[in-house]
Amino acid sequence: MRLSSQTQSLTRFSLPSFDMTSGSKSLMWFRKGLRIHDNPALEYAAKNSTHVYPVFVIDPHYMKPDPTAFSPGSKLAGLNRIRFLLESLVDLDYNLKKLGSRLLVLHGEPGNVLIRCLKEWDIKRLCFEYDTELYYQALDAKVQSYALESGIEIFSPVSHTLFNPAEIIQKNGGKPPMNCLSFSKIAGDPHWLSSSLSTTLSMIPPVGDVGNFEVSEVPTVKQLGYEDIQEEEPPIFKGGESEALRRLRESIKDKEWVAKFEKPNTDPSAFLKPATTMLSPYLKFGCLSSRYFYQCIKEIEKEFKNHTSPPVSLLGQLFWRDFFYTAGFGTPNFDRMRGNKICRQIPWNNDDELLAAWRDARTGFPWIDAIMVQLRKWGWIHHLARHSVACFLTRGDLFIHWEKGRDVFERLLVDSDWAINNGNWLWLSCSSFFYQYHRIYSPVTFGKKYDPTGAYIRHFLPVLKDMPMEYIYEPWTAPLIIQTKANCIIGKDYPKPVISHETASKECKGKMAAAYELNKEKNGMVSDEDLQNLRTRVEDQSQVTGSRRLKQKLI
DNA sequence: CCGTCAGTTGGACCT
DNA sequence: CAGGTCCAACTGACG
Repeated sequence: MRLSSQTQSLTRFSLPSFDMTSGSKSLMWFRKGLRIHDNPALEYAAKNSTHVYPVFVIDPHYMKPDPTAFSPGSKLAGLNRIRFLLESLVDLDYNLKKLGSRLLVLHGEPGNVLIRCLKEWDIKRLCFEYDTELYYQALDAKVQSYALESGIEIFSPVSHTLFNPAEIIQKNGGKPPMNCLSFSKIAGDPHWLSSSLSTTLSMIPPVGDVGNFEVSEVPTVKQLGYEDIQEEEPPIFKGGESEALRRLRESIKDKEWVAKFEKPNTDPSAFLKPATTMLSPYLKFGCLSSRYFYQCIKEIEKEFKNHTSPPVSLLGQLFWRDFFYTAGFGTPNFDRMRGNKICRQIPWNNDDELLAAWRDARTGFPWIDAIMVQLRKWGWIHHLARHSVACFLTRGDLFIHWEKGRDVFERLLVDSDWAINNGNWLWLSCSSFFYQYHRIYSPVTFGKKYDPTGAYIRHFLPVLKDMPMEYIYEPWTAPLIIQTKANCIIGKDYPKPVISHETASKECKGKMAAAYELNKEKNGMVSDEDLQNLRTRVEDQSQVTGSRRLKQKLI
């Protein structure tokens, strides 16, 4: 199958005519997009080249063990995700070998390594998937500038997302759409919808001479310097395209389930038979093409007259992904509060002990703690469980800066995705997109709504198995003997909640209302001094200034 | 007469 | 579910 010409027109660079006579070496640079199916960059590299060098560069900064981190892993990534990435690379190598090629694993700073490759291997054409993420924007600019001045052709198609974020922003008058509905209206149907995506490649030209480059196999976790960690249970995700496609087939087997899917009705506490597809880690690394996933769902929806639709349907989930990618691409300082125009400026607390309690699953709320236990164990939690713990941290009882919570997620989640993670933290901390700060999603509310039997909590904290319901949702009422038992088994202090919901709610309301005023006044851009003033003003409860409307209501 | 600005209103938004 | 916030569209005073 051929990709449509439209897909290829997505490249940001003009394509010089190709000289077949001199022999042509292409370099396929893998970063995300760790797959063979629907991989326009790889397909383009394979076309008319005499040799293709499929390269992945392992950045020690990302992969090297960091013993000072709060969980096993590197400075930037938890071990779960590192392992997932390595497995994905092994699978990619395997799939490339079936097509007569192989994966060349190199080590070092990716930009420098790439430029050395282009030079030493006399590469004429560089292919890689376009990436909207800040990190890759900077990295790619460096590599591209070398390639351009050396006359190397660059092919960099958008294939990680359904739509091209830049195009969406342009269609929307230069700004990313700020809600899901307007996003889908502007996006419309993806242009490749009716064309057939390339799902198979018959062969890839052989790898050329690698000279005196040190090319390695995909390293094991152990070779990277990680101790063999005794796992009670095997990791729940196995990385790689093969596993991704297997899971995709598995989860869309029940066609009615696909057609009737409604995200808000899925149960975050379902763990034996998960309530969602759990394909997010595969989409994150591009082991699974979101466009191929889209087409599969679309096919099934055709068979049902009244299937669900975005934003709650399964397709809707892919729209949310693109929505956040677009917002992240079009918003300067998207991953920070300061200097971020769409982010409400709030004088967050800076209590490292409270943050650590949340991060280490010892808040005293079993629902919250059970979720955090799972996050550390599996590296994955249900979307609604993410809501619970994010709302808890930023608004419920702790009121800690969303950037801190974001950092913990970014490290621990196998599917941690820069745009989606930051977008959701902005959302749930009421800093952007959504602003109903008064609606405190307390662990009590969430526990009751989503886990009426307490099964989820009991599964992850087995000590609670025989505990009466009220002790699960209100642990501070538990008799000392049960508390002690829980402490012994979990090995942590199981404290009383720090602040009652009522107090937290009031405090939250005061801060958010003050932040609203400040944001209006300063048009979203505030100085450190402004924040400091706001903080002192808010902390002095007697002088809390509510919003104008709030004041009017009081009068 | 018209353009500007400040203030009001009502509908849409909500993973 | 309900309701705080946002954003168009509107209103009206002013020069």
